[in-house]
Amino acid sequence: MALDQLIADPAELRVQLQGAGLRVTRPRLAVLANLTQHPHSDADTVFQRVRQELPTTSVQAVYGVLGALTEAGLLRRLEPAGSSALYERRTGDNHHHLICTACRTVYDVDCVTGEAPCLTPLSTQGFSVDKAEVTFWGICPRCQTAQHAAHPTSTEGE
Amino acid sequence: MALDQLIADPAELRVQLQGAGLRVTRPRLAVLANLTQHPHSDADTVFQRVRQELPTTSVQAVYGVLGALTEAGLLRRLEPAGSSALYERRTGDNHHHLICTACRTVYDVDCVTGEAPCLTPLSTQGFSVDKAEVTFWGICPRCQTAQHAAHPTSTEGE
DNA sequence: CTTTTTGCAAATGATTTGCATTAAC
DNA sequence: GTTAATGCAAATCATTTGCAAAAAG
Repeated sequence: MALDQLIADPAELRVQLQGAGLRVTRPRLAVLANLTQHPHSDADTVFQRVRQELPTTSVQAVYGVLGALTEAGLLRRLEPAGSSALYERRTGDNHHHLICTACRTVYDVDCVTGEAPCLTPLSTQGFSVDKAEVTFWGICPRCQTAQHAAHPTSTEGE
Repeated sequence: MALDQLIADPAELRVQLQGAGLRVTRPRLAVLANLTQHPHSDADTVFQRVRQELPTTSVQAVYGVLGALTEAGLLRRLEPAGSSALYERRTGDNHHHLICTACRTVYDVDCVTGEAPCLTPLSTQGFSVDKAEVTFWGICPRCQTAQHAAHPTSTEGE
């Protein structure tokens, strides 16, 4: 699932939207296609990019689209401490994140075991746990070499 | 360390502040004492409580105190998705959190193993990882029984 | 007496809301 | 033709910043 989702083919995106019971609109297609190429983008960055192909799109519309798609399960929203929310298309595969404290680049990390061990805390204290969020913070290779910490908006996966 | 920190004795708090190279002020003592009794409080809640014993304290002062103490390592700031930042006095023991999606209550969970396995993701991808944040989301016992969700603040779907 | 903190006001940034208009189905 | 989405403007919320006054060492 993690892989098929990453297809940016309009027809496929259309199917995904309809499958989620959502109407197919240009902004939604644009946002999905955009996040396929640039995962871990924040709302404003998505907006800046979407407006290039759809100049009439508003920021609020982008927020609306991101919210609707996240609620529908087509997007995953991550809210790393100290940043605005980021969105990605990989959902439902329990993967985690590795964020560079210097340049803020976000990398995906697969869960430590194939299963979802992260879902089971030591003591559940009577909770019914249904989701785990794991974020690793550190310094990425590039920032380790060059200590010129900047804030490039680039995002990389794997 | 996790335990000595939880002492609310003014003399002890004074020592901790001085040990961190910080001046001892009434607002700082009040904030520390407050978080001892009410861990996982947000800035405004701390402010509301502190103003009761120190009515002249401003919100900004509380933000300042929380920021300074966090930077000094006397407090830990957590920023759960969809909420404002929360603060607690337990620091440096790599414990994690279990948050009820219904009532937003935060519980502490000790790390799965005694060590800090959470600090080692599957592939480090060249990062030097120095911190891990693990948050479990679920429904607490009380909310499971009574389905009277106090704060229906759902953020993510899946 | 010097430096750090506080208090107050105003600013910022991310995100949401209300409502008329427009596009999907 | 209905209903759901969008565009636009204004509002909200958490948090930060600038500067003068007060408190700590």
